[in-house]
Amino acid sequence: MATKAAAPAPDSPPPGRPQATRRGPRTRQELLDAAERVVLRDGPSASMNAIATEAGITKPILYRHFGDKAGLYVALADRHIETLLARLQEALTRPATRQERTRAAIDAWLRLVEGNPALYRFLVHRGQAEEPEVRDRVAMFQRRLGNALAVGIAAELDLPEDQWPRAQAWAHGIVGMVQAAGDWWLDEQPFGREDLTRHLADLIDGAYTRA
Amino acid sequence: MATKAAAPAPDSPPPGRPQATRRGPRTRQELLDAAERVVLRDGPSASMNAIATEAGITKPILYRHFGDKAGLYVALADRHIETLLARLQEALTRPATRQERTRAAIDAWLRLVEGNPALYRFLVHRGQAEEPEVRDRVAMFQRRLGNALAVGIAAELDLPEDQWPRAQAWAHGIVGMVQAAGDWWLDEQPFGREDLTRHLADLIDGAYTRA
DNA sequence: GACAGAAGTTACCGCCGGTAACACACTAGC
DNA sequence: GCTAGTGTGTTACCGGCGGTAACTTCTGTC
Repeated sequence: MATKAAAPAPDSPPPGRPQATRRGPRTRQELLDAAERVVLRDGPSASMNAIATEAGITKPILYRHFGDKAGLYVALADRHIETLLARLQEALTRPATRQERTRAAIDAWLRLVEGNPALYRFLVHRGQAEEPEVRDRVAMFQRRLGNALAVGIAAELDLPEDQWPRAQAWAHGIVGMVQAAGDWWLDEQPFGREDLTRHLADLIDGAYTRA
Repeated sequence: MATKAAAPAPDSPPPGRPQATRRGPRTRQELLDAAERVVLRDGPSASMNAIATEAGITKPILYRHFGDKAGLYVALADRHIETLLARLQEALTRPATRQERTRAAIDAWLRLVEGNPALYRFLVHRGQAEEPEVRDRVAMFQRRLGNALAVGIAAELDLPEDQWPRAQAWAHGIVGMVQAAGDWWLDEQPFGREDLTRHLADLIDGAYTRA
């Protein structure tokens, strides 16, 4: 009974949450918007106090809404991760040639990198501090992405089941490849996005061709 | 005069440091050993107090030796990064076939991943909290690695100068690829290290072959 | 109008990174 | 032998963090 309001709704809001929009002066969405503003401005080390101030409230409300800092960050990440994953899925299953699918998926990723670097760094990169919950969430996102890509590769190459581990290794490697190349490119910007897309697609196509 | 002993030796110890071993009861090396023990046990969120206790001393001594937490972590990382980088350089310039060099470099990396996962995570992965100094150091390590690999690729393929950006994109991508695949493999362990080495080398060789 | 309950506040806790100020050893010079 | 100086170590503190308890509105309902 000591922690009466400790576990009110750490993750139930997304599914149900009918009363949040009732007469509440501040919607969960508004809080997330404010949090995103601060995190994108101050980096992932933004304090809960700063976020609360930006939202025009005080700390305990944030904690009532999101449980703890990790909960807030996870909610923040989830808003974008799902849409990004959907966009990548669409690119990967688009009815087109294999090369075009590859290029479309890489381009979708790089568009996020280029369009909102701060958001990209928050979502994908290290930077979520040591919060293990958030780390796991981001790792899970990359893992899901890799697994989806592995299925696509196995289908693409018509691999027999005993070759699936190879497809998985490739898939998770390719995810990391695009990410790392995007990081480097974001810093150096030695050429346009289209060029990087083409270079990376070339690399992957080479592997496909030889497989 | 307020901070009389604030800037005694934040980074001068590595080069000179003749008096540290004079009659000092505790060597810088011993402190780093203790710090490494704690970090590898508790993760990168280990507190300075815990490290000091492990070393049998108290906090201010740590701060006199390393300046701040980032300085300690950088010193900790540097001990291993240089040797790892040298090992990779050796594999990349070894007199052998291109395939063998590729495999040797990947294998050197994966041996570290397999042999000491905690150290690997500390060195390469996210996890150094938000300390930007340490983040930069690790990023710089990967960047150096990618640049060295880019030179190797350009030489390997005899690329004209106007094609160097492509080699760079590939190099930084490949570094991320091996790292991400290694992460995934470390968690799932669906097959032996040699298999992963072979799969990744195949992917890269395919690109080479088609280039 | 009394009441349930959500929204919001102040004020606190323990811990963290980091620092100031002081105490002890040891060696050097007279 | 005594003092001065320097490096090693300590205790005790600071501001700020994440997180919580306890209290105060404010709002709508019967």
